[in-house]
Amino acid sequence: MTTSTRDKLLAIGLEQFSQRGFDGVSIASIADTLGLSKQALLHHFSSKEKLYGEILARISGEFEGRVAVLTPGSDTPESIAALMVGLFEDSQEHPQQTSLLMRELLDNSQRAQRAGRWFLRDFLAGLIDRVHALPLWREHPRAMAEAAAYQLLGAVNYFAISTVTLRAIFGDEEYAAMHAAFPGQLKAMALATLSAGPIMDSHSD
Amino acid sequence: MTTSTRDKLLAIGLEQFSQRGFDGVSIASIADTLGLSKQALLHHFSSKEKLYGEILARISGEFEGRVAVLTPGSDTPESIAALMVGLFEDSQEHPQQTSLLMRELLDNSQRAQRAGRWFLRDFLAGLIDRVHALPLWREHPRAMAEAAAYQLLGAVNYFAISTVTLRAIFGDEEYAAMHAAFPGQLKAMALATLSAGPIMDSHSD
DNA sequence: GACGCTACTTACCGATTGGTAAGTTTTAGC
DNA sequence: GCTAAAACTTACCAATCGGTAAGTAGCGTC
Repeated sequence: MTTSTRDKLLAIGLEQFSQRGFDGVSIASIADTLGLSKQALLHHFSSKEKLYGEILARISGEFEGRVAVLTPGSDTPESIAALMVGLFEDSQEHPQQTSLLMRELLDNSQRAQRAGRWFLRDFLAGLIDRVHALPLWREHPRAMAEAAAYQLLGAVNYFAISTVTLRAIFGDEEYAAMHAAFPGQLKAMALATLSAGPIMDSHSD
Repeated sequence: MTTSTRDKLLAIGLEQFSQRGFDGVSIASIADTLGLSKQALLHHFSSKEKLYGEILARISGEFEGRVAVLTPGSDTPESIAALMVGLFEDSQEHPQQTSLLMRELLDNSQRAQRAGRWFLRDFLAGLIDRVHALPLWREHPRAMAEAAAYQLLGAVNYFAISTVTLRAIFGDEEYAAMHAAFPGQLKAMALATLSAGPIMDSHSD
């Protein structure tokens, strides 16, 4: 039951970084939350960047671990739709991780690129492979599968980071109804999109 | 052709805030970019928050203005699909605005709530109204339309902020192909989802 | 040509930032 | 019960932060 100070620092760091971003959080604030001095944190992690990097590494590790489990070769619109619903539930269970990864996406020209860490790469490649392997999709350019997969991913992740805003706009009750409707709608959207196959329609210009 | 210093400060502020967030940018850095002193900025905007607030206000103003123009009462799956494609093109034309609004979504428990500014509210309400007014949708709970509309919105916005990451992962060429495929796929997804109607399927638990 | 207004500047401030240096307490091994 | 490493602390630092105060340069107005 006893969690090491190091792990506590990582947990609180995730909480605060996900809410306020890298620059919005001071290491003193993280240490303070545990009743420790700033230097106690620097004893465990030699710098703020190191702490942040380790939080990020853990997230991508967990994320890839969770995704890798999910039925790696079934390949039907239904199974991929179910996978998307699984990702949605995952994003609801780990909202802080979802937020932090979204921040990385926004900041990526800087930190992620410097670190050479593309946590999305393997996951994304795997997801797209599975979409592209579907009937109707495999004979079309991979870009079609990429676009469709990324759209579904966007639907999930955008909702996941909007909890506070949607609650504020709609109220708790309506938000709960929307949240309850979400997985069913997501499944339907994925199913409809994936079983219809890619569209060669170029937009008119 | 001559842009006022004030407008230049707003433009550069948008650029920098969208890339590094509110806390990641110092007012000195914005002023420096124009070859001005930090106090020159404070002469035009009495505080950092005021500058940021004005940037945000302009964005939401422009955003609402652009959206209001778009065919306010046609109400078919096709017209709403076209609207989504329009939003996509919009997000590509104004990537900085899209990024900044995404950051606001992540930070909202703090700044937006304090400012009482919910730029999404009216836009979202309008969009949902139009989805909910569609045949097959109107007799079902509004939450269904909310979920579907927000999913489509997520697909658009998530892609819009992923440019750098996707380019890095896939390379420029493959990204271009994905980008080209996006509006067609988006239209198909919107069309399939909206014309199928809401799904009452609750997820199994 | 004194006036006032706008657009700036230099000088300065206290607070906070991430990080270093040098101790001190706690824990574990033998 | 001595030792040594691990887990902290207090003290301190230079740099940067947002913001105030007090100018100054230019520019039109009467």
